[in-house]
Amino acid sequence: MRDGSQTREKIDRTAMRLFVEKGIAETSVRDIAAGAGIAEGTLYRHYPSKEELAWQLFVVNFTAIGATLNELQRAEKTIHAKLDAIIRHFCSVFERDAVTFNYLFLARHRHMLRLTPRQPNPYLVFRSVVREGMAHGEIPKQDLDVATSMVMGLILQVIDARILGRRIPQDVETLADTLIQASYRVLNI
Amino acid sequence: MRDGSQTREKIDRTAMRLFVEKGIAETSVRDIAAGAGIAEGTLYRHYPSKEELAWQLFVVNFTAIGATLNELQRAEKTIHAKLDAIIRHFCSVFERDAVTFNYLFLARHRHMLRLTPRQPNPYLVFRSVVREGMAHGEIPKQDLDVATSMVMGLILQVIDARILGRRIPQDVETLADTLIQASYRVLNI
DNA sequence: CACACAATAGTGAACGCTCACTCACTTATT
DNA sequence: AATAAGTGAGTGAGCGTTCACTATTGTGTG
Repeated sequence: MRDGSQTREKIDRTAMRLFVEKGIAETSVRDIAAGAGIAEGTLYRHYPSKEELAWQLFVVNFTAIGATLNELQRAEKTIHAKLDAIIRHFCSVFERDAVTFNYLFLARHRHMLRLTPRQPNPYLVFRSVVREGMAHGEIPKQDLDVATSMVMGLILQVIDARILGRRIPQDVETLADTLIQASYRVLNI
Repeated sequence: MRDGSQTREKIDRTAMRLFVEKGIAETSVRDIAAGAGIAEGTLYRHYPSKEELAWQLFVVNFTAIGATLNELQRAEKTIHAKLDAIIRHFCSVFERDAVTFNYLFLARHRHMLRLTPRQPNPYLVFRSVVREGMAHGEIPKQDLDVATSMVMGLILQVIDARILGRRIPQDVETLADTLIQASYRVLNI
């Protein structure tokens, strides 16, 4: 039998790029097929629907980042080191694969609620790091979800500003350091 | 001649609500007309197209908030007082009219680039407050857009968490205080 | 005060078009 | 020969928009 894995990858890459460029609803199956150099029907050999394609692109990449963040976090001992590691990884993912990052950012409201608590989830990794820090007395007691949201927010909004084309001139390394220091200050550590 | 202002308001409120609930592309003109209790054609007496309706809903509300923030900011002298005033207003707008806030949050990527620098803009108000603070030595020198993004991010993400249904238990007053203090710390003041 | 009028608001069936998706068929691989 | 991948014209549903028509209301005229 034939091997369709290359075709599938072409579909994934093209769809994600177009979804980011034009939006999910504004991208037609024809657009994706044309961009990937395949027939429309071929897409349906790999995904049962456009909606399922969008969902799979989200959940696979989102949980992959969540899983990596969790491993990185577990490998460190102090809250400082954990935060440092996961924020640095966040920045490097954005730099290495901006399209994927953009897509997760764009599709998050649409798909977030469909995630089960069991699936690895970047937000929950940050949350558990902050909770652990508070339990060990490394972070002053405060509302857990507010604190986590503030940290995630300051990171995401800077990345979003880059996406929107505002002048964020620094290279990723410097940016990561800035974001890490800012996170420490927000959490009061 | 007849007065269509009530109809227009019904269109605006219904469209904004449905856009937030289902997304812009996923909301049809039929949906809006049915929700507002009018005929489809009536919408076109008030807006030339669905796209223009979405744009007007964005630009009118976005610039209104921007203008108010700017007045509030100008009425204060210190950077602390300015930040306090605009963050507090941000929180109260969300509380008073969550649908509008949600819509602006949702539609921002789609419409942001169409705004001219002349139109009042919440982001630019925050930016000019931070810039002024750095010019007067109240805020340590740092990258302007990174600093502004971090402050906006920590605020928006907390509001976003509430939208997404995470447990953000506190009332708006307490929340505003927390966000203001966190902003001071991020900016190193 | 009655009446004609102009101007705008409101209507909803109809239109052309694009969409996601299907299916009978062909091609490639084991 | 069996199996899965790839094809693309075809389909019907749903979309945004139009337009000929009706309803309402303020204004000028006698």
